[in-house]
Amino acid sequence: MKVFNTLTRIKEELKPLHEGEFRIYVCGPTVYNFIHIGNARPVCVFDTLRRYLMYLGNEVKFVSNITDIDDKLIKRAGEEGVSMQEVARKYEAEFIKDCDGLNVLAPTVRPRATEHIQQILSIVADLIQSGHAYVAKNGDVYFRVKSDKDYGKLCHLNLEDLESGNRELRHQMDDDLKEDPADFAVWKAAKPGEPYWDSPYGKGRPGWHIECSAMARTHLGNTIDIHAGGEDLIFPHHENEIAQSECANGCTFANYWMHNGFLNIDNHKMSKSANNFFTVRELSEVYGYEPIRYFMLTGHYRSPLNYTAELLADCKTSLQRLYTCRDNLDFALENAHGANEELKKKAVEAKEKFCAAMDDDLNTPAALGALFDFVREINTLSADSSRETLEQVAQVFDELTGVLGILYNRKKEEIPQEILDLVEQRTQAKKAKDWAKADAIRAQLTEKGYVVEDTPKGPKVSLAK
RNA sequence: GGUGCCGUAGCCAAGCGGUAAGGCAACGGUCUGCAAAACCGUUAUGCACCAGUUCAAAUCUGGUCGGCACCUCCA
Repeated sequence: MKVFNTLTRIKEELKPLHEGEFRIYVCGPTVYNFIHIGNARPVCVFDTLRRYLMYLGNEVKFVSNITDIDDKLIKRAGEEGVSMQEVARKYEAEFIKDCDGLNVLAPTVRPRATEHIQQILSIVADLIQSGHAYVAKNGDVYFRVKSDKDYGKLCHLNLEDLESGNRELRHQMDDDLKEDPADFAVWKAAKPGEPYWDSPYGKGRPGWHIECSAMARTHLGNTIDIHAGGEDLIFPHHENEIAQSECANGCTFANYWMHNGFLNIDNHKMSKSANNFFTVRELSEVYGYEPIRYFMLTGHYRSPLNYTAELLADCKTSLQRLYTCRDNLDFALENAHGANEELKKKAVEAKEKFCAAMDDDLNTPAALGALFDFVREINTLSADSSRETLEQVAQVFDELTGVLGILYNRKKEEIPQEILDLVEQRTQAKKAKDWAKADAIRAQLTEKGYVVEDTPKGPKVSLAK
């Protein structure tokens, strides 16, 4: 599998540090509110990456953090009149609920920043000792950016460019806490009323970037395979993580950096600060969760994706085609007595095309194309295929949709006898050419939430979608 | 100002040197008592525009126009 590495800006063959095992760290949300669908993009995309790597036979250690200490959390706690921790726990639970709805596999570890203070302080101490960080007069601790000759290697900007583009910030630097305007806090001295932890530098709390460095190191070791997140994290978040981690650990922090493009609304970045966002929760209540996940897969993960309600509705229809195909497969299986084995070949082709797409930097739109080609073959050939063929085809179909994490809402409930009786009555009415009665029974079934469809092999009953 | 990305049918979106996948929508047809689902067919001689390279370009080069992002909290 090849993957575009932000660090080198080329697609590279993805090779783990340890054969057959991937260690992945994906930056999780700051839990101060419900997540919006922009936040859901990396969650869905990198869950799909995880699923594919597992499908390929790898073990995947997947760590995704919860940022539960941050300025926005403190602000929100003030607004809601509760503690920061209460806010954080509340929205963490809501976030997990959304993840479950989106069929996102639970991370191997879901660490919280506030539960890694000691590890954070340990890195801070290392950095100070090696001269990469210094304590300011107010108790802040800053990373000395000029001490890291590699600084800027991820965002591909040099310090001068970063600073020259940043005139406003320079003017704001009216205090003399920092040696250099580009230096960033790894530890912040507590202001009155803020949550704090004791440290050798006084009461304070961790800077944002250091949390991820500490949690990645704690749960995945000094060098990880893949570090991922939204492209807006490239600078400063990930650049700073690299600086801290590599200066503290003396080795490469992450071999591959993957970043997803933005989810836009009216072609502009969706963000809480711009107040132009939809929460996953509110959309799930209208369309369900699954079309949201599917929507994330309709575009390449590195391209911008523009959200509209129409698109989400279209996604729901597309999913319907997939569900219908899968149901038809089951129906064909129940009535299998054909001998055609051509579909076996089609299943192999579908799998190959699907994997070729996924191997090429997680090209999910192309993978979906392969899936839908397969759907057409199934719909055309399943009726007279052999049982063995259909079983293999169903397995491949489930594997591929499973990799994408879709089609997880199949209802396999038994059809109640009462319904089956009605269907039988309709069949009799049809035999007697009593169309009025047959249609009345069909209407009755619809009312009860079931759909009858007539096929050459008899009536097919299913739950209405 | 610096650094990147993008512009493919009504909508979404692959393709990234060899003659335009797929989904949604629309229209016609087959099947059906009628439906539904499905299947078949139609819908871009053309991929923002202009030059150039090449036997061959949506794909490479240069330019023009338009859009977006990062350099500040952000997935």
